[in-house]
Amino acid sequence: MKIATWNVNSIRTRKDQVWQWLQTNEIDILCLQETKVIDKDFPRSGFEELGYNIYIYGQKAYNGVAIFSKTPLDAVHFGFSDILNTEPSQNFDEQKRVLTGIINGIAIVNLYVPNGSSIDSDKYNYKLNWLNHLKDYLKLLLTQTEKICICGDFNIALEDIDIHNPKGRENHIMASDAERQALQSILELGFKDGFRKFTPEGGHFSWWDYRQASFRRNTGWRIDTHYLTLPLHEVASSSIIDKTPRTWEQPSDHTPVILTVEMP
DNA sequence: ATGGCCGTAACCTACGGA
Repeated sequence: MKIATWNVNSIRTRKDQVWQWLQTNEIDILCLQETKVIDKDFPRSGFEELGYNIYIYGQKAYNGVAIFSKTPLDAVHFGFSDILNTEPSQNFDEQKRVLTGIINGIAIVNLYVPNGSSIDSDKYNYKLNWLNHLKDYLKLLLTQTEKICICGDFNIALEDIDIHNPKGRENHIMASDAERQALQSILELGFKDGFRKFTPEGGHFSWWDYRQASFRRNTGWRIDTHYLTLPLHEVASSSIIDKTPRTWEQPSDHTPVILTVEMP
């Protein structure tokens, strides 16, 4: 089973590229982030013709997540509060960033983690609080299944080798200590990076800034990936970053990451 | 150098992104 994640930076602008990519890659489950569209305007039709069941959780202009699945999902949970009933300090579901699908006893958690803007901003604190809430959500999910794949745009480069140039990273959004610790604390629930099972060295990135010819110079960051509980990590057989869509005209600033797991 | 580039909303500019 191939599970892909792709921050498309607007599904309406990128729909032809996503369609083209799905034509040439046999993807069972595609998790999209930053769809940037309300549900009634989501461009479903071409993808349904490819045989996908479409699950969407969007809002106007910002954020938005979606899951395409060749096999219908057994259950879908929209946002944190759909299953996490504890009262959060703030309503984290105002921003549409979490969509979970259950298939064959596996929970696929599609995430668009807040960017955080800069480390001295209110958005940075929101990001840290959001990650803390995500940890509670995953703790609950772990009581329901031992097979969880969390994937998406984490907006955090966990290690220095995930950044083209880690100099000054302590004060940089996506690489500060508090963000890394918040994510590390989540991973300590029992998750391992699928991509790192096969590729231990640095220099592999999933996002390149639109400015400064970053893609041509390969000055990127690896912030999109899959984190797997051990029963899934053990059966993962490959993970690759497909840079091809980033070479196309008018691309997303992110490129897709594919994880393959061998199902019994 | 607090920007560059891109998408959205909505209106010729602001915002959010990373």
